[in-house]
Amino acid sequence: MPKVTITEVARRAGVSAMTVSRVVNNTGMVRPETRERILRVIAETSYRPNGIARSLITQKTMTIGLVVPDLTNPFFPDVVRGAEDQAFEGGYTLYISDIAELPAREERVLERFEASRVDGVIVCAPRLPDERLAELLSGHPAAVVINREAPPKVAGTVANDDTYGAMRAVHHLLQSGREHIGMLAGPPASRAGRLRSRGYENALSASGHEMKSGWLEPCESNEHGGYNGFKRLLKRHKNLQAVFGYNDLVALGALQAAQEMGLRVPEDIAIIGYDDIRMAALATPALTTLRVDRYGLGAEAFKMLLIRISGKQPPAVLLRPELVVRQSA
Amino acid sequence: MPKVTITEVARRAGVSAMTVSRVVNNTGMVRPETRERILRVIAETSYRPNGIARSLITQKTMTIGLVVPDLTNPFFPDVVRGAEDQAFEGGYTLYISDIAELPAREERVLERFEASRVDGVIVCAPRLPDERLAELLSGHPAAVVINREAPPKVAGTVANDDTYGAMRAVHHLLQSGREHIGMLAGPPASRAGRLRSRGYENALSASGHEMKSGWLEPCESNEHGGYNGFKRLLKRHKNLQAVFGYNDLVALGALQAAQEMGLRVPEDIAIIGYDDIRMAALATPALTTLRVDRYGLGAEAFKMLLIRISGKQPPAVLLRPELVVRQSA
DNA sequence: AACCAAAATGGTAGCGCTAACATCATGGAT
DNA sequence: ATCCATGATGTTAGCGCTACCATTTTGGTT
Repeated sequence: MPKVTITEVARRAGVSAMTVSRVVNNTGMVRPETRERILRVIAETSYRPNGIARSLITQKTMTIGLVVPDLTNPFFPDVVRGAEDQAFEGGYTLYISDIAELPAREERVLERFEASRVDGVIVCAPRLPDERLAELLSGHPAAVVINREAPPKVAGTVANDDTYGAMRAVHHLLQSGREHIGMLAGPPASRAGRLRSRGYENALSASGHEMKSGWLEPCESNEHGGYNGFKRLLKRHKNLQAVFGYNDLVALGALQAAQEMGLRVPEDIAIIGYDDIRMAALATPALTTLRVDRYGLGAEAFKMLLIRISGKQPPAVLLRPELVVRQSA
Repeated sequence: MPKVTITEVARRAGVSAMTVSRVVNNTGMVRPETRERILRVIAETSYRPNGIARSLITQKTMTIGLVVPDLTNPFFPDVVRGAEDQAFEGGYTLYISDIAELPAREERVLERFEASRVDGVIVCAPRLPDERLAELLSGHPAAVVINREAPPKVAGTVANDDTYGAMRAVHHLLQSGREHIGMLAGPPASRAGRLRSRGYENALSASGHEMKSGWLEPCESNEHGGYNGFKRLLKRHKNLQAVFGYNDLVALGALQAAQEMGLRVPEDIAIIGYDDIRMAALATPALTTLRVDRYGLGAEAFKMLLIRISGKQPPAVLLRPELVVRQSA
């Protein structure tokens, strides 16, 4: 059976479409008896207002597009959950798109969102180059990016405070008496890598340790990279007491290398990772690391989006990660 | 700046809106020069057809609603990916909703999808009671449920073949020479539990082992349940040689109990789980288990939905899980 | 040059709803 | 009885687009 329209409901209730509209949207005034009669007809016909038609005139769709690089990466479902909870509460529906790490798909998805006239978009860790990203975002009424910068006119930013996290890690190391601290800095091209390296340097210089070169070792962002990087670092500095890894995988690689070389962790070498992936807790010794507030990232991004939709431009939000102290440091 | 409309494009190109429409949708015939001129104007104005207005008249939104119980459960992102890949290819956009395991939210989401006039919905492992679910699904033009039955008029079904999987597990155990095989059957209310128990019974009776009572032990669906269930089972049957767990967590619990009691796995007791969660591969010994084709579940559900949208009612699809032989059996 | 099928374009209406205004009832104050 | 603020309802128009049909142009044929 075809869907019942507002006109049909109006006809059956013996009123005009406007009166039905007023009842459905709870706006304007309607005599209680009339309202009741209309509600009865609505129930009988199981009428559902056509959101499409409504959107056409109100110029609002109450939908938000959310782009995530990869839902099978356990980082992102938490972000989604944060956004989804906010959306649900605010009466918004989310178009979630998993682009499977493909920039081309990110592009297409953003275009489709535009055709769908979403009220705004949130892009999580965009994979597109700055320029193209800005271009695509500017087609939307409002936008927020997570863990990436964007021109303030085009999009707001919510990000993890990488610099703070790194400082926190290094402080912890210093407090436990280590002086000679190296960093496995990840790939030079990585934004997070740069920010975390900066935090590492800040923490050291703030506590009076002058930065000497050769303690910041670039590496691939996986276990292999950590494994090799650690060996290079140790070869260069026999007095190495602690290592801060670009991420948990790198730290785990370093851990493995240390153990193979007969070093005790944390007695001989302290190790700290970043991200708190599940494997971090499972390692032996369990990895001390920094936990990013993923849920908060999603929730804050959504809140900021609503503010931007209303025309304001709030400053960037930086969420501080939490140091999770386990056994490795 | 406000969005450019088709009328504005038409005006600038010196043609009627219809001609622009024909170019945009690639329908009907337009002289090459005219087409080019229009395309130029479209590019200049970065015109994006308003999908809302289009949907209102075509009565199609090219959107599909997808409901998942919990994206932070690693099972579901793979399902989503399967559906998303199909959707993307077919030009559809997905409304994905993570209901955080809340039936009330499932209800609300399904209603909102109806208001959005999605062309169809896929509900993954619905949390709603049969009757209410059927009611809500029947409001949609088409529907498919994953891992759950529904009236064929209301929704199609794509499911993992639990019975087959259980039979496969038990066969494997029998082939390796175990005769006295118990099952930790999970909660009695669980649909998967019942189907897997049936497969267990089928496999045993098919190979001439008569089913005696007391070998099918209900338990909670977590490690704790498996741990306690195993102890009860072993107390009752000293000759226990193998255990098939309702899911991996249960099997892992059993594994722990066995090891604590000094039993060697798999030498003294063979253990098989179900689901192949990440932890299964990480356990010592690594857990033999059944891997559900999660991606296939999502992909097949989407394909079936398209068929149902076209008015047909294809039979249910059962996807066979794969036995992943590791060390525990 | 007249003709005509096909190609190319335009006009009109309406999808289902609501913004904005117009109209009509109601009942207390005068 | 008259007035009018307020409450309650209806009318009109139009959001941006496309289905459907009407009209005009084009490039051969005769």
